Amino acid sequence: MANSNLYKGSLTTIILKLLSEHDKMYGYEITQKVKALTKGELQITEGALYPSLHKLEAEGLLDVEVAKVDNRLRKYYKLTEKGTTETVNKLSELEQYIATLQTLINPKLSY
Amino acid sequence: MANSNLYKGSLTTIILKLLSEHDKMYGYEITQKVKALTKGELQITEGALYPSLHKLEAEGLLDVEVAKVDNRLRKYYKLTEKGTTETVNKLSELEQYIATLQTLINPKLSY
DNA sequence: ATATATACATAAATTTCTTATGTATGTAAA
DNA sequence: TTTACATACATAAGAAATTTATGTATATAT
Repeated sequence: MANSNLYKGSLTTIILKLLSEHDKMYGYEITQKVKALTKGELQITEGALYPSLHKLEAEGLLDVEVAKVDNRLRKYYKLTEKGTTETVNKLSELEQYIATLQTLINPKLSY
Repeated sequence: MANSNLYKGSLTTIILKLLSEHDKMYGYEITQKVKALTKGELQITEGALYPSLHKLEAEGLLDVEVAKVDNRLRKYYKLTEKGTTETVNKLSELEQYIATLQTLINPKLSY
C-alpha cells in the first residue's frame, strides 16, 4: 500500500472476518491469506499481527490451540462465541464507515 | 461512530478532498461540513483537526489566510499546487484501499 | 555456506487520534 | 445576570495502533 496509514483500525476486523470463514487459522497463514486475497495489496506485518492476536485472545474473542506440524510450532486461533458476535458488530461498523467515507469522497451524484 | 479507530488515517484525505471542492475553508467550517455531509456520523474533533491543518500547511499542501469576520478570527485554508496534486494521489489511495477492504469483507460473489 | 520460507515473539519508536484544557467573542435563555 | 451554547482558534498529555528492528528456531533450496 502506498499510504499504510489507512490500514490503521481495520486489522482486527480483517482478522475476525477471516476466522469467521475459516474455522481455525494460525498467524502466518493469516498473513499469507490476506496477501493472496488482496493480490499483494495488503501485507500484514508480524509486528502488527501477533500483538493483535494476543489482544483478541485476552479479550476472549479468540481461543488458541497449539499444534506441532512438520516439527514446527503453530498456534491455531478460532472464534469464541463472543468473538463471533463481535465479528458481526465490527463488520457492520466497518461497512458503515466505508459508506460514510463514500459520501465524502465520491463525486456528488446530485447535479 | 462506534469504532473511531477506523477513522485513523483518513482525516488528511478528507480535509484535502473538501478543500478541492470549496476553494477555501476555515477549520470550524470543515468540522461542520463533515458533520452535515455525514449526517452526524463523522464528527471531527478539534484536537485532531487543527494539528492536521498545521501539518498540511508545514508540508506545503495548504496556504493560510487570516481574516476577521464578525470580530472573530478565521483562518482560511486553501490548496497549493502541490496540495492539489497530493489530493489526487491520496484520493486514489483511499479508493484503492476501500476496494481492497471490500475484497476482504464482502461475501464472495463466486459460488 | 547462504538465502529463503515457515513460524513464533517482543521492544522501541512513530503516527494518529482522544480527551482535557485554555482563550475569546457573540447570542439566547432562565 | 449568569448560565449555557455556538463560534473559532490552540495545545498538551495520554492512549492506541502501527512500523521497524531484532531475536529464536526449523526446513529447504542454491
